[in-house]
Amino acid sequence: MAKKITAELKPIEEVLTVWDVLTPDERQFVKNHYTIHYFKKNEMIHCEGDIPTHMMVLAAGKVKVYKEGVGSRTQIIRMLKPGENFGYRAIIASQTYNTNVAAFEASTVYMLKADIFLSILRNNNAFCYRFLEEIAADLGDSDARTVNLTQKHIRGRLAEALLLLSKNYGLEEDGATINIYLSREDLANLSNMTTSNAIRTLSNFVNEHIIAMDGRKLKIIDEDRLIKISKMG
Amino acid sequence: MAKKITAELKPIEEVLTVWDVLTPDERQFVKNHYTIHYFKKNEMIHCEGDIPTHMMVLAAGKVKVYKEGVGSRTQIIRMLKPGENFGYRAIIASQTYNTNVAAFEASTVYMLKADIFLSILRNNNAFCYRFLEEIAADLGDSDARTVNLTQKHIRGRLAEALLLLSKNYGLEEDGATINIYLSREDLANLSNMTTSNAIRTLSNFVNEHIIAMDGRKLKIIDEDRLIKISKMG
DNA sequence: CTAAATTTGTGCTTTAAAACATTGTTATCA
DNA sequence: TGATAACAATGTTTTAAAGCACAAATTTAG
Repeated sequence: MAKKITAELKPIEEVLTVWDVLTPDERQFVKNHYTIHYFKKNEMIHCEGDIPTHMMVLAAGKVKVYKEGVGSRTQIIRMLKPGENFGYRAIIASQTYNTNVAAFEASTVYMLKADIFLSILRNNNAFCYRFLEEIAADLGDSDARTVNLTQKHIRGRLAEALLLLSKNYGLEEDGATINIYLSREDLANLSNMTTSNAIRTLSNFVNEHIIAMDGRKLKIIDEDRLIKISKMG
Repeated sequence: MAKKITAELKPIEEVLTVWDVLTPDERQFVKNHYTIHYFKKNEMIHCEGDIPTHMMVLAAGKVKVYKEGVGSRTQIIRMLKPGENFGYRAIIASQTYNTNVAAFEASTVYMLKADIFLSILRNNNAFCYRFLEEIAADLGDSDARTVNLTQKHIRGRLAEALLLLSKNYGLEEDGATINIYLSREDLANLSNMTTSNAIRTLSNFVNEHIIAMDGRKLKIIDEDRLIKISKMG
């Protein structure tokens, strides 16, 4: 299949969801200062512990936000799709990054230097409020996720992860295949389980006709069942 | 010992940490509209699913923020001390509350109607930014907590909870006793374990001379040990 | 195009933590 | 005051999930 060409890349005014609240001056300011960065598959975008330098927007591709825990076990915290902002939490909280971000697939990122980002945040109230809204929603998600990951059983966690993926990245033309291809390991890291258990549980789901698999291609056959499993474990 | 008297209650200008960024007009506005509410021990302040009506500030006492998960198992998400704001995330995210909040001990809460809170947020950039900072820090904590609760073993989780409590509520005059008295159940709900296991693990810590117990009174004897246990589980 | 490396799939074993059961202890209150 | 309930402590059993080992399949690299 043909690789996507650069020409398809959306310009910053279409990618940046907060563009509409910027003043004409600010728009020009952003346009003059943002930079474009390309990341290859599996390349790191930033590391836990690094000092944050840029507010970032995913322009194209898919990236994972994750933490390394005990014994370098990985927990995927969030997965981003184009148009989503990241890397700004640490800037605002005056902290170092508390997560790693890496590209799942070849990705393009627009970056805006921290001081420029901060100067707009401090001058444009609507801009600031938008980020407040965004992070307020993220905090709700994070707390919900904590409880899901700690209390649900393996099947429930995996079911939830599959639903989350399909909600976040959507389905392919067939209306069933989840529009992201993850390794079993990533799926495990998303659902807080070992790779073996992710594989095993996926197989069980296939046997129960809840999903269908073809390599990394995952099809949701019986969404209701999946929802039910994710609700009670 | 004598109960604290109402006269000791700090006025809103001392409790509200964002007071300094308010304009004289806004200060008057807040003073004219905030209300004071008293909650008894164990009384609910708000419930998961409720529509948020007020931004709240804990003026006195201690409260827990928690979620009911699978099979009504409880997970304490956060514990607040005087001066901390709560109940505003749902307002900003235009959602219902996604947590329950209840008083650990007799507590006093200052409340500001949502529309008033929002009108200040939308007009005072510094005010808005302060909340952005606050919630950015909370999100970092929440993600860190997710990993701790999912990856650490029982001893590590309990050690972490004890350290968190002592950091949050401080120590009594003896320089060792944690300045909050929790039931074993609350301690378990904070550390994602069953009550039995919280009790068992506390006993083990006592036997290993890491802590000392006298009923609900918990003394940290060997903080270094506790830190080490919390780090590796 | 083969060889090495990674990823996937399965069965078996071990273990951490939950579930259960029981008893002692401390508040609560009619 | 004794009755009742809530809380704390501990031992025993069960179970979910991790850990391990190894084979098969797929990718990647030389």
